[in-house]
Amino acid sequence: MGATRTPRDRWIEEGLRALAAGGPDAVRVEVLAKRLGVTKGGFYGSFADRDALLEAMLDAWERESIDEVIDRVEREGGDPRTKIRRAGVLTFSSDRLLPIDLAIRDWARRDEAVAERLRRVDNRRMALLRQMIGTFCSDADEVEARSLLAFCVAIGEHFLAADHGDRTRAQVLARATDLLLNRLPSGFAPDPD
Amino acid sequence: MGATRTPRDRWIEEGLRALAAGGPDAVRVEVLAKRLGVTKGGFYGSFADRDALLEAMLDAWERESIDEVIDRVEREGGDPRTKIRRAGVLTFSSDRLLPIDLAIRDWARRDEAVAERLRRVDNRRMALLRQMIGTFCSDADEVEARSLLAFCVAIGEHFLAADHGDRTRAQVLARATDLLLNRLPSGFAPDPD
DNA sequence: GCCCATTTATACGGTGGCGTATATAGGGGG
DNA sequence: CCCCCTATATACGCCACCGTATAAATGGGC
Repeated sequence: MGATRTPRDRWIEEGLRALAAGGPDAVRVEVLAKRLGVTKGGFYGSFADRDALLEAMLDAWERESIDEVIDRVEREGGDPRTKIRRAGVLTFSSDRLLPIDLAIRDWARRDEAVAERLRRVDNRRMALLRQMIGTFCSDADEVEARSLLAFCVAIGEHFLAADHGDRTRAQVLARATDLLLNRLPSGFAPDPD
Repeated sequence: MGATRTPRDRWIEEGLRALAAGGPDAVRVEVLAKRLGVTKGGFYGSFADRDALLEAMLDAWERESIDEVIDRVEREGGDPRTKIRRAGVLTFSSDRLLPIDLAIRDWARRDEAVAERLRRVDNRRMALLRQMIGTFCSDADEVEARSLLAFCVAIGEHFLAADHGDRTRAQVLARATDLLLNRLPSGFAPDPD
């Protein structure tokens, strides 16, 4: 029997690349085929239709972005703040996962099924953040607030186009992270009350 | 001479609605025409092609989202923190502007010309944030960091799917804002969203 | 080296969208 | 009241894409 020259995974991988680069609308069967150097003939042997590919892409992303990152962070251990940073690095600095993540976030705003998956992933990540921040902050409300802030920065950063004068984005981010993870309520003028 | 039954503005308005709901790929001439109750016949009297419409939409958005909001905030005056919050409310709570803003942010990741426009808008907003936060925080680096945090939350919030257990998103946001802008006098209401 | 199942190429019909060309209609100026 | 000018309707050719049907090729098992 002829070996699968273009197995499911290749399509999924190329699909995720297209998703990252152009959003879900850019995931076109014939375009992926051309990039893989084949025609779409074999595609419908692995997938019922285009939607089945999109589902499979989301499955793959969900698995990769939850299990892989969280497992690895837990396994490598270290200081809580270090763990947060490492989790951030693993999911948001990877040239591979980051653009996919961002594309899926936008997609989720228009597709409830995608939003549901994103919720699962984000809840796992928030749990990690809570746990880490909880080790050096006692007020539960504040832990939640700081976790949200940290998460929003990790994501929002990439949706912001503003400049920072002389400073680089990285410098400002370093300072912001410092505020969130160390001494937020310091360095401001006291309130008149 | 026959009056323009469907002037440029109607197309732009409907285009922005489609952009907000489905991203730039959802801005289809024939779809807009159907929604306006006409055919695409008249479209090419007002626009050279679909791209011209997209440009005009971005022009309209840029004008509306910079001038209108900032002018209004400056004009109404008030406490610095109040100003920040009002600016946030005006740009990010409007059912009209918010979804357009989010769609454009995602679009900007793939289109340099769009990114350039977004940069102009975001820089104006960051300037406002800096100015406001600068009135109660002396360290320039920290002003920048807090401004970035505030901006990232305002945007990132809408790209996050995580839950917060018993708390509502609005509650957590209220606490986060409180951390960022120093403790506000008790009794301030959380953002309506 | 020859089957034969399975993968892939090719060809097709259908749909939806763009932009153009031409016909129609409908309101202001005379 | 009737032009005439302009906006719109209609019809067209074109292309990209989906999903199917069928033919070709390719590689494992014997």
